[in-house]
Amino acid sequence: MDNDTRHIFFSFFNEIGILAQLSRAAMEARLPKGLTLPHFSVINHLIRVRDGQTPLTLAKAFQVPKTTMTHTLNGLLDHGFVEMRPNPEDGRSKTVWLTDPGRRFREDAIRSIDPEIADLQKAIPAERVAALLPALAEIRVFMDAYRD
Amino acid sequence: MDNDTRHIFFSFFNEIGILAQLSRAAMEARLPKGLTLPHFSVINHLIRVRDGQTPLTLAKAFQVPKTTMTHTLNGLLDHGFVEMRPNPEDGRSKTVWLTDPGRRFREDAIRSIDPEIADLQKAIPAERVAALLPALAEIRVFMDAYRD
DNA sequence: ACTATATAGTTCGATATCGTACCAATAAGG
DNA sequence: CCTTATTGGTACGATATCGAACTATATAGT
Repeated sequence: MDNDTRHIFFSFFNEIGILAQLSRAAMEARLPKGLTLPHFSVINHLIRVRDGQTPLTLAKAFQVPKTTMTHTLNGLLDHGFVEMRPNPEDGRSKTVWLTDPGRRFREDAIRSIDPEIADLQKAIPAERVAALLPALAEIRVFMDAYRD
Repeated sequence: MDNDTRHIFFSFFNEIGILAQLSRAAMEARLPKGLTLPHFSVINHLIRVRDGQTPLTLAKAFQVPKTTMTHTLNGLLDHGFVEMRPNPEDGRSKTVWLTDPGRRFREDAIRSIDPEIADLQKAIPAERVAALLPALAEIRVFMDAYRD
């Protein structure tokens, strides 16, 4: 393979990795101690998509092993941000539901991160970020499918 | 803040996070057991930029805490992929140098990941990925500077 | 129905990551 | 010089992540 071509892809994934670290650090600096980006992301996902999903569905949505999702959900349970109910359609499974404190946690987190997003938006307009999304999603879909 | 605007940025960072996980998993599946993406990335960086850099310089380049870089470098030392020499310009500091096994490790890793990159390139041409780099770098630079 | 296989979730152990505290060497200010 | 503050690196403890093995339930094939 061409050195330049390889370097483009390596640079891309390097930027991705650094951005992931930076965004995670930025988010967690604004969250109450003991809560991490995955905690927020799961709550946010339950709001945006809908609650009542199974742990495995959530693990797939975030591309993490199911053991990791178990751990994240346990943290949310400890804080009372979600509750588990049996899955009426499958006795092995559970469903995850938001609680009122969980919704408040999301609202507080969003309120405290909003100013930073506003600052970022001044430097990089939302339209420019939106323009990146299709390509990123395309790469993500390809890589996800490629794993098998 | 506008819900749609916020959602654009959240979606962006969500894609970033998932891509980081997928790329890391893909890379580590091809590396010898016990070696991680940061191990490879540091070696690759020492080749691309140049060796003889200090641990702190490397930590800043990858945006990780210096304790994390210490840990990563210890792993590379254990494998004999790098060696440390005192920094002649600063008695507190060290410099990191590649060894021949370290260079071989990089070559082997690249050889084994190249086919996957080639497949990815069929789906997403290198030019399209290259087109994303400036915006990603811009966002990364902004977020890096913003931390203070 | 019965056995074999697959799937959802947890437990457990290994390790990567990171913050705090610490040590040693440098730099800065008198 | 001498004190104080800063900086490069490490040690240590806490926790996030993840693979392997396990349990319980569901599905498939006969």
